[in-house]
Amino acid sequence: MSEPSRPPRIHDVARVAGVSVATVSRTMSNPAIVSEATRKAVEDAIAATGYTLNLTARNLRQQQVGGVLALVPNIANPFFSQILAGISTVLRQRGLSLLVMDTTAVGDQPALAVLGPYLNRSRSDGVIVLDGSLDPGLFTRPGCPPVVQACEWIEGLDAPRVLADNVEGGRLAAQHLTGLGHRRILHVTGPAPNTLTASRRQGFLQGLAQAGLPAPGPNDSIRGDFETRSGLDAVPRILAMEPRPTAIFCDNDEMAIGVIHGLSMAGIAVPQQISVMGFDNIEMSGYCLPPLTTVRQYRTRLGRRAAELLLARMQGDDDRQTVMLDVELMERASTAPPPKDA
Amino acid sequence: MSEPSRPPRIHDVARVAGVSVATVSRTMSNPAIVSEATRKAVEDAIAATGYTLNLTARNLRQQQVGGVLALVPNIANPFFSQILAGISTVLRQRGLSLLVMDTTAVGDQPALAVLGPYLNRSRSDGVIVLDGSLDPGLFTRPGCPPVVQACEWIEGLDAPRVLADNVEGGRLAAQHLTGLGHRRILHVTGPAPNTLTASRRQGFLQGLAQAGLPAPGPNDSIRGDFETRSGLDAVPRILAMEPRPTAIFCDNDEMAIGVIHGLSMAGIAVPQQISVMGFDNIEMSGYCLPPLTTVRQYRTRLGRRAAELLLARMQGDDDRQTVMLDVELMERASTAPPPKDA
DNA sequence: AGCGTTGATGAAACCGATTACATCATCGCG
DNA sequence: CGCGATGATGTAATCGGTTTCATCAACGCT
Repeated sequence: MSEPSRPPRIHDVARVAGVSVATVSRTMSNPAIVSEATRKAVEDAIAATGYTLNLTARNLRQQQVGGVLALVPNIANPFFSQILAGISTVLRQRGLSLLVMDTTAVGDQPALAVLGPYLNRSRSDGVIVLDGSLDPGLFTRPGCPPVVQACEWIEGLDAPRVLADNVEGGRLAAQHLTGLGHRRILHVTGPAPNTLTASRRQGFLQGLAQAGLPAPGPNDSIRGDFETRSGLDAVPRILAMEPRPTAIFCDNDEMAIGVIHGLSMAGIAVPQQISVMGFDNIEMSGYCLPPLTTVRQYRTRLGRRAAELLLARMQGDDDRQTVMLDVELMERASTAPPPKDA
Repeated sequence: MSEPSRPPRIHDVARVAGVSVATVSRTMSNPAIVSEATRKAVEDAIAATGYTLNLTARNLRQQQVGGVLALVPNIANPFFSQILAGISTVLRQRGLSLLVMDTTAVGDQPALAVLGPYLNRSRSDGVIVLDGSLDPGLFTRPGCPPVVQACEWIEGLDAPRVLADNVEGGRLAAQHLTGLGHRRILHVTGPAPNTLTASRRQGFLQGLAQAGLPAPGPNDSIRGDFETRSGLDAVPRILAMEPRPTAIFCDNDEMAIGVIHGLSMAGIAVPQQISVMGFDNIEMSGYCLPPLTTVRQYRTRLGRRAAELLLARMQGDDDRQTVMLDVELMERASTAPPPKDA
């Protein structure tokens, strides 16, 4: 019994089963339309030959790819990888594969050159964009597959969006902290040209206004980059402030954890001397010390909704809606009323 | 100027440039072999028509896919997503795309049925397996692309492996804790049929033996599942032990953080009353309180090496080597000598 | 001048499936 | 019995590139 040098093709199955290739193809895609006897014969022949479909050939004929591309700023970041998990779940149910492209390392080359070839119907059947810093022009070129934006979004790109209600989240944070009695609240923000940063800021300012606090000046916020390190680095500047804030709202949990770490090293007790809260509710926020008060958003669900929306678009749905997902305040132990002498 | 309903094909470029399709194809793949004049004409025609290559067609003819599949137990886990980031870097340099398949949700269906169709030359040009719990038979079926194992590995699967030196890591942990004077050390392990768990355990026992400690009995370890929660859940059992251990070695950082959290809630001071250490050196381990002593492994590098090895295999290299990456002890503040009265 | 070599190009086969269309047998019905 | 409808199947076109092979001109060499 000699091992065949190449995998069997549909032609081989047809020969073994004594039918035409068309019949084999039909048996596989729609068993109902072939007779009982041929179906059996074909199935036996498939088993006997060990045949597996060549997807590339099918895709060429059917003008599709069978895969969806996710454009993510950084796969290594759990924030995004959790969204990917949600996307992955939905895609697999439909038999589609997930292609992941990390846009971080694109930086040193023009995005069009690197990303351009991927934004093509012969590369994927649809695209989920998780990176708000990309050029909208990339996605309006002819031949670009249907696009859905998730989490972050690109100004000026007319495509459906799925996002957490970041404005409401910022407002909840302000409401929580002012409700505890804080009046000097510092905002550690994300990077500047970022839609998440902007909406969380907007909601935060709204919340302060609702509590009757004056709009803070430019010195009442410090810019971070969503990394833990930038929270830590903000601490010396926080400690130098006069008067010192009694509460700190960070645009994500990582930075909040960095801030708490820095404050502890400096001997400041959280929340007794300074309250700190975050955003996102990453898993670690429940386990750090003190457990972090934060705004919860559902990232797996966000990924799922994005994938569902994309699937709809791929089937011709032309509705450019924005899906807004609820957020929720998670009250833990890193926030408390301000100290009496503040 | 009417918008063409379908994207231009190579035929259109050929017509505009006044050459044959073969010449256009040659110009794109190997500009050196066409004359200067035709090269110019073709390039102009490509620009004029806005042509982009249909990859599916090329792949069909060239019998390749242009993508590599990564099989990961859980994309959402930062441990794996960081390895993916390393893989992604290498792949992009070669113009290959990364396909990700999450094997967690496969659980409810037979792996062969779900995974089988993906382990096929028409789906990917190569596979990187990060899940040690899969059936080796999946990868020995005819038509399966070249395979490389990374991080975890499958017993009985004859494919190259890239892994951190987990045995040495376990040994370093034992050495560190015994060096501080601990003699009652509890091991919170990973799940049971897992190659990481086994090798860390092996190294840990080696280290204890080297320090002249008797081999611990079955009651000197608690089984976890690598999740933070399982570390937390271990705490009541730890506190019930008599005599109580003075140090705890956890098979990963997440569980160590869970343990520390639980101990703190119970009023036990780390490291003054009990020392705790982890494994992996996730980013958070440097920022939690107290900062975690752990064994560092380089996950991005691991991903890169795995991708490089796979690329070599895809080009016919038949060497089934095992690449072992160094680990390093990161001494931080969660470990200290045992209390005097212990 | 004659001839083999080289370089540039075109015609057509090919990759492996799907599917439009043709064919043929069977069946029901008037 | 004849005829259209129906069902099962085969033939061949098709998807959009790459690549083999053939062709032809230009060139160098004896």
